[in-house]
Amino acid sequence: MIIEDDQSINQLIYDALTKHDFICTQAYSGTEGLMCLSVKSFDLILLDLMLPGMSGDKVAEKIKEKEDTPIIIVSAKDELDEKVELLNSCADDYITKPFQIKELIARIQVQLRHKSGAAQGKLITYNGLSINKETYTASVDGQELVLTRQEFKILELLMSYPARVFSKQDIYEYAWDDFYIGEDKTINVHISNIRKKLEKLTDREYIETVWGIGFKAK
Amino acid sequence: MIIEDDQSINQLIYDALTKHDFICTQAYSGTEGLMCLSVKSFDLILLDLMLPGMSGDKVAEKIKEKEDTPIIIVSAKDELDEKVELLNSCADDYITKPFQIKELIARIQVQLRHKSGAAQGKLITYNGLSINKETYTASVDGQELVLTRQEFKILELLMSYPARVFSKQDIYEYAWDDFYIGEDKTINVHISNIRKKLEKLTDREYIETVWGIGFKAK
DNA sequence: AAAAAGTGTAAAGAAAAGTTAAAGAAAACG
DNA sequence: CGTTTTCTTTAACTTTTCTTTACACTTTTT
Repeated sequence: MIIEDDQSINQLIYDALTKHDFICTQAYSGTEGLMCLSVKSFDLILLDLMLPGMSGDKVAEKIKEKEDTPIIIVSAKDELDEKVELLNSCADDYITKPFQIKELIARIQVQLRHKSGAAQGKLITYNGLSINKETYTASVDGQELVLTRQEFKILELLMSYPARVFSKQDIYEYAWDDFYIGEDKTINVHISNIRKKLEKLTDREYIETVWGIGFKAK
Repeated sequence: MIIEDDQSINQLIYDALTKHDFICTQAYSGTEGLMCLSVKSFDLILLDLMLPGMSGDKVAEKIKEKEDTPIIIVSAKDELDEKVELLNSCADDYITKPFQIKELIARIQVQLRHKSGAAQGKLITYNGLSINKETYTASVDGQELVLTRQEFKILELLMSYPARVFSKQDIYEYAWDDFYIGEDKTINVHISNIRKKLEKLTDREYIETVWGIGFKAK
């Protein structure tokens, strides 16, 4: 999420990041940003310090009260003092205007890496694929991914520990909430169906087969 | 709700109105204002024309699409042309900066009187469908929606967290205040009846089935 | 290199879940 | 206490989802 009151700067950042496959939400004030945050989670927040209404530092504080989303402060050079103080409390990094998009993306990626693996709340996001346990919806790169209940549960399990391998038994017992009784192609079929649905929306492969063991998200 | 991007003006209006016992919400952009509106309803909206992001007239249009909340345009003198046009479509009144607080309050009270019956607080509104927990009445696009108690409670639950999926168990335990004992078509029948009633008043679908999981408001 | 074990997927049939009208039961009303 | 309204149950039907099957394919083991 980009929180920046200057419309043209906001749009500039939005365009640049979108071009690099980030999915962004634009907010034009601190309170708007906080409201967005109450509706859904974000992987990272870019926060301008000079905002109408609630000031940037107050916003950062509020955000961190709620959830530990990485915050990168975007500020003008002359706000340095305030910045330093913020870094010691709420913010995770800062960048001064004007900046190179390259640098911004690098800093974003550092923060995202930090945060990965920390499955939080009702929203699991991994590699552009996100799953919302509250609304039972899923999406890839912003496009809606329609899943049936079993498909959803399987993907939910795999995504909650990416790279970890789950046996068919693990999967069965999680998604069916029942004992697993040996050989059964059911899971293979569901995996296949999930892959087919994902294929239509992205080139990236999300489910990997681990021969003789099971499956994992990647 | 005060929609005004200039912080000091927003605060000025806020302070003045608060002092006169109005309860105000501050928004600093059109999109923020619209977001507030999707969460709750307001008795009246003060709308600045010059806004970052979405322009004031566009905002007014969007508001009126949703519900008939009185809008008073707050603008600079030189935006007169646009203002006149707005008055013919979306806005209910206008006032030019700089203005006397006295005048503003007078205009507000005119609009509120127009709109009187302003039941506040226990009102949930979402997408033109509103539910009043105090009077146990509901309406769609201004038309009355007559509901029985169970229907009301079900809709109330779904509407209080739009997009969130509620299982039959959730619904049963909320609306019946009792334990849910497995398979039961009762809820389906009520959902069906609610839909049938809504159908008569609107084309829009408000209750969505999430196969195998439950239902949600959309 | 052949055999065995494991996986992928289309298609068909089975099962589960949902919708709705209508009738009977229960509750509320006057 | 009868009438009216609301709620629940039933049942026929529709839709969606799940499982099975069959066969092709891949990897591992012998």
